[in-house]
Amino acid sequence: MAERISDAEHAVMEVLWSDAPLTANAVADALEGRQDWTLATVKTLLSRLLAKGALAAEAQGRRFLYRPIIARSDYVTGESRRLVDRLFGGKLSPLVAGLAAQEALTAQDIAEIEALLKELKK
Amino acid sequence: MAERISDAEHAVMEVLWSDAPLTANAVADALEGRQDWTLATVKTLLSRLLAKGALAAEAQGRRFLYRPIIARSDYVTGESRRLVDRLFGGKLSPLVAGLAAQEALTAQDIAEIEALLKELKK
DNA sequence: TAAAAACGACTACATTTGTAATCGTAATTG
DNA sequence: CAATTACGATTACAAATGTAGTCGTTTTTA
Repeated sequence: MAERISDAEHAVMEVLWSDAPLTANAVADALEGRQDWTLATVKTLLSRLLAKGALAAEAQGRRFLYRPIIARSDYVTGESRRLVDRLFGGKLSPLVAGLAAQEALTAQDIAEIEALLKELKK
Repeated sequence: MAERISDAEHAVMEVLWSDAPLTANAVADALEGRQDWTLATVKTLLSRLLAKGALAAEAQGRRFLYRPIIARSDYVTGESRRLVDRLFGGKLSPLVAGLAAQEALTAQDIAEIEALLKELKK
């Protein structure tokens, strides 16, 4: 398993992570605005996610209710690891340094991360 | 511009970021072991990167010397931003938290990041 | 100098991805 | 009940990607 989830598929997963189970129509509605996809497109993505084992579908009459099988935290952790491994030799500090250099860190971010690290140390 | 660089292409970029300019052959040699690609494959990737404007090639007699046009730091920053935006709503702390929860942070990582943050606070 | 090796350019081809349309059928509605 | 609508399944198709092979030349090398 561990089939890769594409960007478009990921948008669908986000909808279902925030609310599930949902019908294909409900997913399409939830995407309205963000992604300008036809219902057909959303259905294709749902099928592919189903085939990849990222979703489960339970029949409700003639239609399906889709729900995530993989947890968002697992996905997110996997993607994070992937990036950190690929670009920073597995070390997180250069990532923080890089984003910091780019001024992507607000004072609050810094405070939050510091608090987090303090927690971790004990 | 800002054409996306694929995974395979990225491996080629890494070689050139660590040593450039190089001929196609030298790049293939440098990849030996890590990626099991034929010379032909490496050449295809070099051409695509050239077409994407990620590399420049300067003729040296009948062959070319390839060198990166985009800086690794820019690439890395872009990819980091992309991930953080896509998965964490642009906030870095949840990424740190996620990797921490996964025990991907050593005591040294923590110390390093703390030092970094202290620096940032100026 | 003739054969072989080395190059870049071009071509190839299967898979994945983005983005849908169509088909067969079941449910709704007029 | 007949026409329309709503569904999932199947099919479509271009672009990107992974992975190479071939062609036309130019260098080497024997």
